[in-house]
Amino acid sequence: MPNSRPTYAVIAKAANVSEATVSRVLNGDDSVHPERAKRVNDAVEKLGYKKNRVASALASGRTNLIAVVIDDHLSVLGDPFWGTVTSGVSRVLMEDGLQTVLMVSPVGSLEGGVAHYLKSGEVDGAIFFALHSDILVNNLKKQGLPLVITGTPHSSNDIAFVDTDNFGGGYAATKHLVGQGCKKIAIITGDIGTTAAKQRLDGYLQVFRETGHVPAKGLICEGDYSFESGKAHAKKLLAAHPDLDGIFASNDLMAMGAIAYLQDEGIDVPGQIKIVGFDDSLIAQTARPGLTSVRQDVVALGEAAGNLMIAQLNGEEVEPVILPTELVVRASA
Amino acid sequence: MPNSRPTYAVIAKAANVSEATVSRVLNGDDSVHPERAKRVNDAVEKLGYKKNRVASALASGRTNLIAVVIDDHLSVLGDPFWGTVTSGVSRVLMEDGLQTVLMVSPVGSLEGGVAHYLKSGEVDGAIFFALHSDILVNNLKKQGLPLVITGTPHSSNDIAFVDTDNFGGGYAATKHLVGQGCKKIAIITGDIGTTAAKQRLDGYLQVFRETGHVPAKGLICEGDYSFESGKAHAKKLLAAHPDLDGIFASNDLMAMGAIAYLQDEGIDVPGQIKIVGFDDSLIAQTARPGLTSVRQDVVALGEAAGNLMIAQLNGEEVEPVILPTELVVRASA
DNA sequence: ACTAACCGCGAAACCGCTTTCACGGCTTAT
DNA sequence: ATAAGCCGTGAAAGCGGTTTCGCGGTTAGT
Repeated sequence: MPNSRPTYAVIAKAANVSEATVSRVLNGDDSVHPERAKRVNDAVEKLGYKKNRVASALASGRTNLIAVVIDDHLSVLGDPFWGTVTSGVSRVLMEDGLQTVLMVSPVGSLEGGVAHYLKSGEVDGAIFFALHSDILVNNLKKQGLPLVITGTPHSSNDIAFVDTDNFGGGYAATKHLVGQGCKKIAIITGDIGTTAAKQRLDGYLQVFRETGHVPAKGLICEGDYSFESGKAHAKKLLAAHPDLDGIFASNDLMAMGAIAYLQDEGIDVPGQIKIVGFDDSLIAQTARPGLTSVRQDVVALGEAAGNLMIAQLNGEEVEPVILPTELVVRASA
Repeated sequence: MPNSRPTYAVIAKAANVSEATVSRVLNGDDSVHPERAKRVNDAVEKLGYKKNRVASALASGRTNLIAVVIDDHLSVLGDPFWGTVTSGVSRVLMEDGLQTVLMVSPVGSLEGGVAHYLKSGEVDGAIFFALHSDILVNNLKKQGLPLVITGTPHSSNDIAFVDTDNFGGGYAATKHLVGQGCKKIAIITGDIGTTAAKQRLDGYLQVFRETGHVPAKGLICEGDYSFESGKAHAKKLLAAHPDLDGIFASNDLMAMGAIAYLQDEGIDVPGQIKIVGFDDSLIAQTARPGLTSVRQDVVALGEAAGNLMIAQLNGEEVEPVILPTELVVRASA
């Protein structure tokens, strides 16, 4: 068996020190005499030693594993958004010697595989995506597990989270439509069970609060982030408000659905109705007409989540991170 | 410290058996007397025992961790394709008590973090995505690490892999264009360094082999799977071949790029030029005109990869899995 | 000069589970 | 009846690190 890797015993012998000293050197304990430390490092180098993370984890109680938990009501990872966030997280963690353990699973209850896994101390921390309920999270928090939530949590607990400035994005999108001369602007929100959808809606409403106008009730409709729902709501809106001249959709897919319906009806976009989406996804960039959309920096979101986790592991106090958005103006509005 | 979990010692005492027996029961060794086994199970139940996977891993040498390695030249996970595959993999593995460790990193060399991690036995197996070179894989294979590749490997080694029937898909797409009356059909391939691109091209060529016609050299252009490259190649093609009437693009994004260019030039799709994409992605479904595309079952791909891994861990001999494609006809061709 | 605090370092316990080994009690073959 | 073979089981030796504890030797304080 030539692939049996060396252990502390071997290194210790080669460097003529004790295993304890090897451990100290390898863990950056500076109380070791430089000369002996060098002997250890040389031996490590020469023998190609690599620490066994499992043994290390058992002895120290630190696994160097961070869970990324995706509440998969349906294939969230298929959404490029979450995939990108995940890849950002993973990259940041890896730089710190941490590995990302992916858990794609319907979560929510306090029981079941995922919950159990997280509670049993086999990961050093957990990052939650697309959270539908805070209950598991709060429970874990109580157990002292470092946690980061991607997206704003529902309850105002003191859990670290990162999010896009959804309010600001919604505000900017709506303001832009107003600036383009739109007089009657509807919003197609996302699943209102998500805080992001609520915040974007709130941004939309803020514009009207400022001007004193209140949008007619029927101008606010709740979609579910799908293409079809964008289409359906556009139809409904147009039937009820023939003089509609602007739509802010809470994501690009719904915006595209709306455009699809309007084009089918022979209505000119942006001539008659202007449309703004959210995400600045590939679909917005490649659509014709190009879709004006609120860009969020998805990679940065993932990196922020990873960094927040690392900070917590280092015992630092952390603040929520809210990333700015940027309105990308294209042909649709 | 109320969250200190019980250990074998506690269970053993409660069930009045030895730790060895506890271990046997928990690992499904049927040589334990049913009555004692029941005592153990009862104790486990009552005390809410959950095995410490880390300790278990150290003692047994099995980590129950499977790496998913993504050769990230640029944010592959942002492609919904790989995200979906990953989620399929993860789900299948989880059902077998295996966790997915994500490693998003530029790979290739035999050195570096990822390679080292994989070689040091800290995962029980590895599944590779979007592989650019077989060299690391072959090396790992030699070390006896169970491996699965998603996509056809370049060298014809005997490593387990899963893939879509790219050849069949390319053939079907091209054949469809012929069936629609196209006389001059170009192909925009993907990055020809990928086997998938090669196979799709080969399917395209096969159609001509059968009819005896050979497509003009200039009709085959190598893209890079991006929207821009689709646009650029459409322009080039049209300049060189004004009588072009069909394009098969190796993915939907390039197909959309091509359509974008053609529409900008006032060329009717599908009236003057018909277009077929590959993937049947969201973008194909929501585009206008709807994009005819070759669908591959991405979730199934992930599940197949996961199952192949599990089979190998069980010591079974495995065969490559090739999943069928299906042509989804929409308005563009 | 004498005690006290300190410093670098090794011995050994320990993390929690797995697995080998051997033993007592039985059954089966001779 | 005796040797040989099985079976279910517990004791104990790991797996490969980490960490506590205490020792011998300095350095500092009075």
